[in-house]
Amino acid sequence: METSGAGAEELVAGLRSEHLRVTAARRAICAVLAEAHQEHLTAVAIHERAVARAGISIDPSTVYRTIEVLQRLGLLHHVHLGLGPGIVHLADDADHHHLVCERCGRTEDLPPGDVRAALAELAERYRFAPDSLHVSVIGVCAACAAAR
Amino acid sequence: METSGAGAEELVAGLRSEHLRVTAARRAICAVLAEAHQEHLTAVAIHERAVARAGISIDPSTVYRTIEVLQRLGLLHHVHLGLGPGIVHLADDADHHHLVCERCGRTEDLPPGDVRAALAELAERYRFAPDSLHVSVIGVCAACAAAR
DNA sequence: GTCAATGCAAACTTTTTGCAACTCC
DNA sequence: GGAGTTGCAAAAAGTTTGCATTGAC
Repeated sequence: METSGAGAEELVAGLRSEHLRVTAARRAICAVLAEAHQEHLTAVAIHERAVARAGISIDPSTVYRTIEVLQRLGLLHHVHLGLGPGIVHLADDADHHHLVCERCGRTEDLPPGDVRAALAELAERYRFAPDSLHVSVIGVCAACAAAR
Repeated sequence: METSGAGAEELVAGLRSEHLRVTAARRAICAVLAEAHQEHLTAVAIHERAVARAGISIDPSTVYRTIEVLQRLGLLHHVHLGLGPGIVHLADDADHHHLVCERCGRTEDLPPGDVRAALAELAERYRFAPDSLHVSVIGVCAACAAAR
């Protein structure tokens, strides 16, 4: 049922390739990320699922540290959409965009495609009023890319 | 030197039109917002400037409450770009987009225009690598619009 | 055995809330 | 005068950090 996108194995392999250690906590976190790769998981959600799944206790700080490591390896992204906690998803997710409600925080995925056309049709197609087209593109700036 | 966009008077008028009260704190906050309408101000920055400007003491919670009111009136937007504190800007800012660095949080404005073309050229023009085109469009969803 | 990773606890930042006092209309 | 606002204090939510211990390789 879990299909496209990186599997947990690829995330683990990423860790190994950097001579980082593969612990039970990291394995559980990678599994959760791999299964949920189209979802918008918060660190708290990852924590809950990882604990439930692995049947071991994992500290929240471990989740944050693992997210940080995986982000540094370029395997996932950690961004904030609208208000509320930051969310995480795998780097190799299909490109997609989000509609984020400023009021309730609800998010909806936009299929990839012609961004401009999608924006032009937003109001009608999704009955979503983009009060101002405030679009954030998350990536890595030149300075940070150079500092690697 | 401050030109386009809503002036403080328009924000104040917005409050009045809803029979909300215009207090010294709100006047100061509106003035700060009007002056800085192209900047990405955090609530803390607004607080500091408003206090400095008005020479009165304003509680941070008042700033948050005022931001909330102005957002409810549709006069400004409050979003989170990347990590860190949320930022605020006036609703009638010229449409613009942001490049947000996932690592350092630095943001750069993209001029309005053809979003699609801009995305395609990002890497070269801004030496910015959009690892995944993670675009968030902030607006109001149908459910919230109906619930007004 | 070594060094990375973890757990725990504490701190921190940003934001929200309860409530009595205040003040704008 | 009365409803909307404020300040203050406390709490909540999300995240980060220090440090001794544990565990992967």
